Amino acid sequence: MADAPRYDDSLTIALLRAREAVTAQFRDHVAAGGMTLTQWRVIRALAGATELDTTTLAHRCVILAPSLTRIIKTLEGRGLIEKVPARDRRQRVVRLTADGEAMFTEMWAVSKTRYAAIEAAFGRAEMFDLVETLNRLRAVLEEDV
Amino acid sequence: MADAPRYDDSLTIALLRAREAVTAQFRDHVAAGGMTLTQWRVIRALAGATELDTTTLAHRCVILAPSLTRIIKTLEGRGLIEKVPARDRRQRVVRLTADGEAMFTEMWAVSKTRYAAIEAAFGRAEMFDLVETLNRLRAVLEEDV
DNA sequence: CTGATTTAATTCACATGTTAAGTAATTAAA
DNA sequence: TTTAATTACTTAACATGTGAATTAAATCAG
Repeated sequence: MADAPRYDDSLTIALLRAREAVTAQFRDHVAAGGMTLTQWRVIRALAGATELDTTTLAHRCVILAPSLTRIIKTLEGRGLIEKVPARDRRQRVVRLTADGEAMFTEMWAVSKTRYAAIEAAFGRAEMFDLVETLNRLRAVLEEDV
Repeated sequence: MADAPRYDDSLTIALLRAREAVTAQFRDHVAAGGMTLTQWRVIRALAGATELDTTTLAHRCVILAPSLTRIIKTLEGRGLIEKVPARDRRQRVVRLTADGEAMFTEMWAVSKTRYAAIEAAFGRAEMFDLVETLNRLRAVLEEDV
């Protein structure tokens, strides 16, 4: 206990707080669109691809399969995404509907400005470096340790 | 959409993935102790202080009040923490029981080695810098933007 | 001192995280 | 080709995240 790092300095807490601070920059306007941040990640991932299966989507959005099952149900119910028949019938493949595309376009305009504001406040190069460092940390941890 | 950064490069996703990778290093042994990572944060915060009220605890552990209410109930039920009478009777002040201290000591021994392994794999200086950078990002975002 | 305000927790309702178990479709093996 | 193993999801059960409403206690204004 004596050799515990100051709690506020721990990597896990720092990551948690930083993420909280960043997501806070987007939460309000995403909520204003009647969406959660998690749902928004799905919409955004689909906007960059014509269609995606659940496994790929789960990986890109960092959402576990059971959560994604529920989210897809919700978004489909709202008419923002739709199923696409897949060759492999075990898979669930989805894409944005026209409404979903419209929703993305509208929300992305705002998200972009928030993102730009963060870059401006923190520094473009610093932010780039941070993302690189985070990805390197992840790569290291997923390799060995 | 055309000017969206590659999804994998976004700061929010990088933070999410990095945190996932780091917590994965601790999840198993914390689960082996019959505890969740969130509950472990509470135990750990209490181990560094004689006693704490809910508000302070929530802030240090980055847990929202409703979640902490439930967690305190759970940990108290397991005999790991106990209530302490407070001057201000609106507050709920808690501390570790002897069992809680024992649990912390035992688990911390393992956590320490995991933490050391991460430091060794990623680099001590790099890790220190990363924590500093994350805290700076948070400070910037909480100030203006 | 009394009523209005503020503060600290709790409760509620719903979304998501997390693990384990279950189901249907595909692939591999005999 | 029929069975066994794998794969892709889904469902279930419980813990936590999240915002809004509620309750109780302390503080403040008059």
